Amino acid sequence: MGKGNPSIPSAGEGKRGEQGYLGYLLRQAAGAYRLKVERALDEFGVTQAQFAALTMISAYPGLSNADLARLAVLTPQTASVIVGNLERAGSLIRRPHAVHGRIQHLDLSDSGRALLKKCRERVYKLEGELTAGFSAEEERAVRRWLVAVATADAAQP
Amino acid sequence: MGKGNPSIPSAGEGKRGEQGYLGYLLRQAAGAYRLKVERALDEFGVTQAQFAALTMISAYPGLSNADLARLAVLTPQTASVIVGNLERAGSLIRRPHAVHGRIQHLDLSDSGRALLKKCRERVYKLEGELTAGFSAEEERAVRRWLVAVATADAAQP
DNA sequence: AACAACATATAAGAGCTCTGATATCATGGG
DNA sequence: CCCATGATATCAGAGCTCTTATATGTTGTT
Repeated sequence: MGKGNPSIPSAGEGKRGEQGYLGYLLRQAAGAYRLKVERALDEFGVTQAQFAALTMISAYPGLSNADLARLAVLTPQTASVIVGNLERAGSLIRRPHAVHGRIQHLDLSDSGRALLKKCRERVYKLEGELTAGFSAEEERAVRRWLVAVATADAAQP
Repeated sequence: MGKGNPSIPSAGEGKRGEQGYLGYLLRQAAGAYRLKVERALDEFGVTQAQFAALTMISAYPGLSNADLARLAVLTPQTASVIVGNLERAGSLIRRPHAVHGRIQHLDLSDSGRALLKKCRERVYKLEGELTAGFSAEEERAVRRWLVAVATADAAQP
């Protein structure tokens, strides 16, 4: 069963193309774009998840780990791992809550802000390529669909 | 910065909604759907990646680990991990290639076929919910977009 | 026959993500 | 006042995914 076997389609062909399962296409697209982002950010050693976290902390300075998890649709444990790696890299700072003894505020460090700025330039280029060849109306449909999938209640019967 | 802070939007609101970055929305949607699938398959202990692998092996019996990686847009190493876990669970069988001394054919075991059948019923339900509230034309646009993102050359300048 | 080029498999190491469990802290009802 | 409830943080374990590196097998060229 080598690469020349005509019964195995390539990505975008046959069942793996526009006639395939939406869930499968979604999985493939997200994986491909994630890889593309991480290749673009490889020079800085920043992952897609880290870029998302940096963006969130930049937009909402002083949030907690639990806040970040809610924003990024992650579990607090996952967020904690990402925050730990970013802290180890010196990109963010943990500050204890003034009153609450458990909460820790998160803020970008100066180097974290500079890093985010550099990453943004590259990711924005990719973001722009994401809509090439699609009308405004089609893009609207895509956006509405993605939001609908992301907000569908997972605990539904 | 508790949950009541009005400056932090929920998923689907503000910048996290239809006006947000497409890459971010894609990441969110794929994560949410992956979780939904794995919750539906939790009873069987099957992950989304394993379901995809089982489906591929069922559709193209006798493929190799490298074939599977190409089909699923994964590295051979990643595919090898998934295959290893499925083999350990007894869902698939490795057969040595008749001629080529290195290649191993993959096939579902009887229990693997039965498992896939049960998983399919549940996942197909979710797949059906994925298009609720969207016209055929909109769905076409979404499919075309997902395929375009998945097949965009990652090595592009 | 020997070597180069390519394909396949696999191991190691890192990061992401989940579930489950544990500990700490805050708040409200008895 | 004390405790139940809920929020926060964190540890441990598992699976997925990548990169890098290594070993083995096949094929075509010289």
